[in-house]
Amino acid sequence: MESTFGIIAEPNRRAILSLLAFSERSVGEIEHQLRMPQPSVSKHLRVLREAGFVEARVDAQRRVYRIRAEPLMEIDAWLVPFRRFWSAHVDALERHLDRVDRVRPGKRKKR
Amino acid sequence: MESTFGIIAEPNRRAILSLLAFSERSVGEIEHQLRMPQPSVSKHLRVLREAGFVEARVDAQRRVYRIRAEPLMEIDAWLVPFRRFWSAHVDALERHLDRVDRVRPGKRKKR
DNA sequence: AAAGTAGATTCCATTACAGGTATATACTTG
DNA sequence: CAAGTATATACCTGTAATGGAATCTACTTT
Repeated sequence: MESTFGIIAEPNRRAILSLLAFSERSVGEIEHQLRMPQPSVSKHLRVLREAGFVEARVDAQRRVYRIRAEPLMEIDAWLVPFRRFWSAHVDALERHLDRVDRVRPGKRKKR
Repeated sequence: MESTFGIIAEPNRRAILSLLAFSERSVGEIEHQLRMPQPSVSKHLRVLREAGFVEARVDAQRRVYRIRAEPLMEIDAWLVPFRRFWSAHVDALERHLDRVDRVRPGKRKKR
């Protein structure tokens, strides 16, 4: 059930990936930089590893994790058919990000 | 909670979006083309709408849904830092830098 | 106005998943 | 070998999200 897209639905996992995008890191480094409990880091890394987003290199007692491209490419590929909706006007993202940062104004979901 | 990324974790929702990438469609059209129960389609469309992925145009008793670009752009933007892992101009040097270019406070000694 | 059509909403049951805590494993150093 | 460090795993629990079925609302046609 955990598809490629399901994996990156989790904010802490995205944070880990974004951190690893800069450079590879050990579990402890991730733990400190993201300030999350070690078991949590290990569990997320396991999920990411089993889904192919990262791979680990063993260095004594530590494991150094790094990005693997393939699953991210899959997401990128899924996005392709949608690019035509914005390749024209790039600045709409800023407007969108502004909107979601505010507390959502009710879109008449309740009455 | 349901972030932009959480929304597209659901396979049926991705199917709906991919369908709408071709052209706008009514609920009934989505229902038949994807062969899913109508309440399910409506519920997913609601989630997509509230997250800004789609918007609806009213046409008598039917509602015609179409793609909105912004949330998809947000995903595309998140992917940017990872592109270097697979784009053509990534060469051996860049991969090498991934390993060594960290200048961190070294709190451990070398082996 | 009654019947028909399109879509939305509610309720319910199930399940999957993330967080927390405790513990286990593996390697290293004194 | 004992102690310490780094990471992984197991267990438990609460929550949130999904699917199904029934029902409701709105618009249209005759």
